[in-house]
Formats: sequence, C-alpha cells, structure tokens
Amino acid sequence: MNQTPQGASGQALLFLTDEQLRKGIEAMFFAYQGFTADPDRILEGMAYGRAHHRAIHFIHRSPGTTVNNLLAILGVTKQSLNRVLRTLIADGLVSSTVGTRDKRERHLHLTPQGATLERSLSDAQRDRMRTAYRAAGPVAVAGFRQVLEAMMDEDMRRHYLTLVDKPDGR
Amino acid sequence: MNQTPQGASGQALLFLTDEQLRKGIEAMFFAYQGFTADPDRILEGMAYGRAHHRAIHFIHRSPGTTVNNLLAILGVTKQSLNRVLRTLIADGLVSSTVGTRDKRERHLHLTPQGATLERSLSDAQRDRMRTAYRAAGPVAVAGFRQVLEAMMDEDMRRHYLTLVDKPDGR
DNA sequence: AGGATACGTCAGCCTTGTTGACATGACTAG
DNA sequence: CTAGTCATGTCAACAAGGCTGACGTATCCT
Repeated sequence: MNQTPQGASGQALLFLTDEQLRKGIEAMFFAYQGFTADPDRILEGMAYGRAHHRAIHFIHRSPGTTVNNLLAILGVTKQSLNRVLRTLIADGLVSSTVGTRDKRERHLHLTPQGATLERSLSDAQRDRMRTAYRAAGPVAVAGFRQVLEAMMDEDMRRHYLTLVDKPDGR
Repeated sequence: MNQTPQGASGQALLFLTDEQLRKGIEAMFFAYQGFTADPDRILEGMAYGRAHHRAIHFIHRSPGTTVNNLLAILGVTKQSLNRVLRTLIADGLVSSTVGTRDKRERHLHLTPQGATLERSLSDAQRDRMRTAYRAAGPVAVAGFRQVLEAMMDEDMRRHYLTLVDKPDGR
C-alpha cells in the first residue's frame, strides 16, 4: 500500500512513499533530541527541567499572560503547571501580579533574573538552530517550517500562529 | 546582535535572524506535540507509553539488534530500557534470544503480536506525516529533512545515518 | 586465571505528567 | 443581592520514565 503513489495527474509522488515518511519520522526523533539537548544541559543540576524551560519561554514570549492561557499553550494540567510556577515564583524568576481588569487572573512576567536565565537558554537553543539553518540554506528552512506547521494539531497550530508573528521585544 | 546578519559577500542572510530562529524553535515545539499525539493516543490505557513505542520502533527497524545497540540509539540507561523491555517481553510483544556468535548478547525481535502493534503505531504516525508532506510539497519536504539532519547531535546523526537508508522490510 | 563485557535486577530518587477534591475570591447573570 | 461560574491555588495520591549506585551471572578475551 502506498509504495509508489500516483497523483491524479499521473505524476509520481515519490516523496509520499512509506519509506520517505519513515525517514521523516526518524529524522524528527533524532533531531528533537538535539533540539532539547543544550537547554537540558544548562538546566541540569539547577533543580529545573524542561517543564521550567517551557514555562519561562512562553512567559517571555507573552509577558503578562495568564495562567489559563499558559495552560492552553502547554497542554498540561493546572496542577502540573502550578508546581513549576510555584518554584519559579519562589525563586524569584517569575512574578505573578493580580489582574487589573479581572482580579481573578494573575499576570505572569519574568523578573530580571528570569530574563537572564531565559536569555541563556534561548541563546543556546538558537545557536544550534542557527548552525542548522546556515548549513541547510534558506530554501530548506522555508520547507522545514512549512512541514512542521502542517504537522501540528489544529488547536496547537492556532496557538502557534498567534504567537509566531508577535515581536520578541528583545 | 545578529538582527540583520550579512554574508561575507554582502548578501543579506535574513533567514538567520533571531526572529526567524525563534519561529523555527516554536514550530519544533508545537510540531513535536502533533508528531507524538497519535501513537500516544493508541498507547494510552494499554499500560504502555512513549518509551515502549520507541523500543518497538527501533527493534522493528533493526531486527535482531542487541540491548547495547538499542541503548545507544535511545540514549537512555540500561535500567530505564530494561524496565520497558521486561514488560514487552513478558507480554509477548518482543522476543529475546541468546546470541549465536556471542552468547552474552541478546537478540531482540518483534513477535507477531509486537509487529501488529508496531504496525498500528507507525500507520497512525505516517498518516499525519503524509498529510503534512502532501500539504507542504516535495521541495519543502527535502528542506525539512535537511534542517532536521543538521540539527542532530553528532552521535545521534551517526545512528540516524546508519538507520535511515536501511530498507524497512515490510 | 583474571579482567572486561553484556545483560539483568534491586533499591531509591527525581521530574513531570495525571485525577480528584476542596477553598477562596471575583465576576456575572438574573 | 444572590446564585452560579470562573480563575487560581493547593493537598493528596499515583504513574511513567528518566537517573545513580551496587551487585550478580555468564561469557569472552588476553
């Protein structure tokens, strides 16, 4: 099945063979290890892990975001997120301030210390990405993004699209 | 820093801005969620998780592989892997046979039941990949693979390269 | 014969995910 | 104003899947 698929036009769609799809799957697996390796190295021994990195990243990206919004982006339970946020707030990396319009909400921001850690994490991750981008070239990079976007779940693509074009403010 | 990098030739390398790199990072994060979502759904409630999926995938891909080889590919400790293998062997999805050349080694194979589960997991994952590939087109797919390969750690790229061109035997 | 290797296992720990239950304060509809 | 809903925090308990360290057995190799 699907070993040599044909387009409606009769054009051979050789990039859609099971073989090609499997190669993409294996590439995703090994690449993701590299993707997380550098931040993981920085965080190890700091009592923080990947979950803290994710929280820090998205608070940096959406300063003043609420807990509920962060919950939707990360796709975890509030108990899971709260455990992470609690340590980040206690350690002075994140600030939580009562909402102005709606006082039930808490607005999350990185403190200067939190911003420093965020910077070192994203620097490390960008370094690897830059090397990969440079090696692959601009055309490859465009394709890379296209395929990744097509791979997302519908809900997550929504979050991605609203985030990705916001300026970084750095 | 690095907001509008210039090539040695003076050509603007706009795809290497921090902004572009960040978009790639966020795309990787959200895409990986989609990448694992379908197998995760199948495995939930089966007493298996992502670790079992990985073991099953690579045993399928390298029938007769040894524990040590699997350890290197997965990048975990033998205790972690053993916990997973033990349940898969006990449940009759994987067989472990004493090595022929070297009797210290165990050769790992999927049983017919293991192959059935592998099939359903990889079918689900390939379906999503196929949809993404089709939406993005062959040129994008080539770039996707290029960037992912450039993103891997050196050690893992070695494993990837020796695996990726092996036939799937299915 | 002795050391290295491949594997299995026990015990204990950590992070990060889960469910369920409950409390508080704030908003909102009637 | 009251009742219901919402946003958040927290407690307890549990599970998956990482980790380290230690130990044992069988096998291979020098």
